[in-house]
Amino acid sequence: MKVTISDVARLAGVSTATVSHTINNTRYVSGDTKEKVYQAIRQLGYTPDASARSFRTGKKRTIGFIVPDISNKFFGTIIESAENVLSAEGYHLIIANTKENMDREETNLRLLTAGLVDGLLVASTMEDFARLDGLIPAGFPVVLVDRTFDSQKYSSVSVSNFQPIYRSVCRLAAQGARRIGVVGGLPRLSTTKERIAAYRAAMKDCGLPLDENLILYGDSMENSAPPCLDRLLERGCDAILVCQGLMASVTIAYLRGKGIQPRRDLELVSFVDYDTHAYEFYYDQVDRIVQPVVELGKIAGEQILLRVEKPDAPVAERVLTSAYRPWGEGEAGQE
Amino acid sequence: MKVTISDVARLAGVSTATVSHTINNTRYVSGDTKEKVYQAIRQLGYTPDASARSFRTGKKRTIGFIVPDISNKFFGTIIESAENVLSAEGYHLIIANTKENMDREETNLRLLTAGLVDGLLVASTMEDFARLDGLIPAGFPVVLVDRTFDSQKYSSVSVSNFQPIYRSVCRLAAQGARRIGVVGGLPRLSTTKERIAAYRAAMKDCGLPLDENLILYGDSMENSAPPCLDRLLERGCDAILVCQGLMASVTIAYLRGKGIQPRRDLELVSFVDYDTHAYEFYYDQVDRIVQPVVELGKIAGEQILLRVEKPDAPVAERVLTSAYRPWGEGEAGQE
DNA sequence: GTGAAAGCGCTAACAC
DNA sequence: GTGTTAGCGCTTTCAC
Repeated sequence: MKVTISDVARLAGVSTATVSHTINNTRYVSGDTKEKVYQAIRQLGYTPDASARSFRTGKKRTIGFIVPDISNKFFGTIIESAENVLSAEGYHLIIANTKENMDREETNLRLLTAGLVDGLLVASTMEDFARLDGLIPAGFPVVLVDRTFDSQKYSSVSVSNFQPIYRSVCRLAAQGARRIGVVGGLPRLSTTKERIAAYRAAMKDCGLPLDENLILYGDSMENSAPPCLDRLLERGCDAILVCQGLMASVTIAYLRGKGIQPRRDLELVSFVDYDTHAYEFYYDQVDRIVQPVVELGKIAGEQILLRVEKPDAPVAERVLTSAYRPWGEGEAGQE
Repeated sequence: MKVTISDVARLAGVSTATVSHTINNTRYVSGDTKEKVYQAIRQLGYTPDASARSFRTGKKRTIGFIVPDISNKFFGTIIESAENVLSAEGYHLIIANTKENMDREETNLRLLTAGLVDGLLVASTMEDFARLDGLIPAGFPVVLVDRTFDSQKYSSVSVSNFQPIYRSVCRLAAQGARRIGVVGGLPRLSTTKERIAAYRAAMKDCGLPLDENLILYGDSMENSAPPCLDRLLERGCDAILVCQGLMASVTIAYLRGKGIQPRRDLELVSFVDYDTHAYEFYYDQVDRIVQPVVELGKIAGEQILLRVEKPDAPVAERVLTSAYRPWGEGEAGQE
């Protein structure tokens, strides 16, 4: 039924060791013997069994990726980019979707670390680091992606949006905005915290009053922007900053639906998004903070491979920065 | 170092068989013994090794999904939905991204069928069925997703858009459109072929002249819509039908950037998209053909599980249908 | 109600 | 330059 390495060895008239070494280029085999082996392999249609192999060697050539939301293009792009570098090295990618649910993340961490993957990429939705950390076996290769924690225990790749958000708020203030509202994602995430902190700092530094009612949070998941926008409008904002990608993506359409146009009815709307083409056509209407998603995924892939192959390499914390694209600047002449 | 089943057996004072049976509920074990076993497991922090297990049993509890473009939300949502049903049954999902490249699909098919997964979900980018078929070992569980072939060899889940596209063209014609342009995805895909066929049939039946210059194809991948739209506008279209999701997604923004507004400058624009909230705010501007993506992924997951668990079950070809949402009808009162 | 032990397909000492 | 063989951790048959 199933063709095994012994079948090949028998037909080729050599030992299983020779077959194995031929396939894996793991010791010298004479051209003659090689030929016989390959011949037998072809004749029998032999394919080495991946699970026997990984059982034997302890290497799965598989990386797990725990994501909060696969259907979010932000993560879709990171996955794509990471998969690129992994597949180039012969690795596969297992996806687990937590839907921003900590219990689901816990289950997946348990499952994936139990001999299923060689290493783990985690865009965690956990509130505190201890819970995450407690679920990871000692020495297991992990790279935190996009969302980080204060501890420096694991390697991480993330994007800092502090400066662009700060600048954006300053620019809004300079243009006369007084009541700048802000919409963030899930409050527990490092990304959200940093963004809101940047907003607070800028408001303070620009001498604008800080009104807690103008700081609203969504769930980072579905398009929870509309209710937040409604409330900010009710509360008399003259400018709005939407600093979560998924929520930003419906904002223009939603405001349009209400007959509100950026830079006419509202001082300015500013976005944190990523390098998708979909918003490019709005470059003359909104400030955009463009996150380097592709780079994020690429580095995530590289880092986890590094940790898997050299577990003793020092922990690396990579922080990328977003591009700040105020409306009216750049891009116009391109296309 | 690593805790094995024998360590547990030894500590509990039983045989490995008993430990195994206790864990797997696979034969009667007395309450007393059970207790000792669980006690030992807890004490040692034992986790059964997944790869030893799958090597032994031949079951991996893993399904592969070959996708043309993970970063496309259409597939992201299908993946999410399939992953839901799979993880509920204790299965994992391995993702492979082909970027609409047939050679990459070939490589991935070889890799994944070599003992890595129990079954395969494939949204194929292959031109002809024979090439795909030749890469799949006899009896290997496969379900074709979204894109199908004439052969009935494998189970499949897809969406038919013939009727809604046909209706949409008729409606455009009835409203006075004469030169209706159409933008499709990759010409080799079953989905594209069906859509263009529906367009042709409707044009003919409505008595409109068929101008081959008004049928344009993109690459189903990135936002290749703008050049197609430009050409259709040059060629004097009074209505445009964009029938590929990714391409549809930039259309409104792109046209707006050019100062063109649906239903004012252009008779009508009609879309094939899916049930995302992002377009909902445009319901009063365009006809939409909404594909049941979540359902698609769900059925894909169910079908592959069925084939994996009952390989002899008859091949099933499920065809879902899209909802047709002409502008101005429905949805207005919701929200 | 439980144990002993064979063996899944492969890799990698070790031997010559 | 190649062969012999132990054994990875688990499940499962056969035995009692």
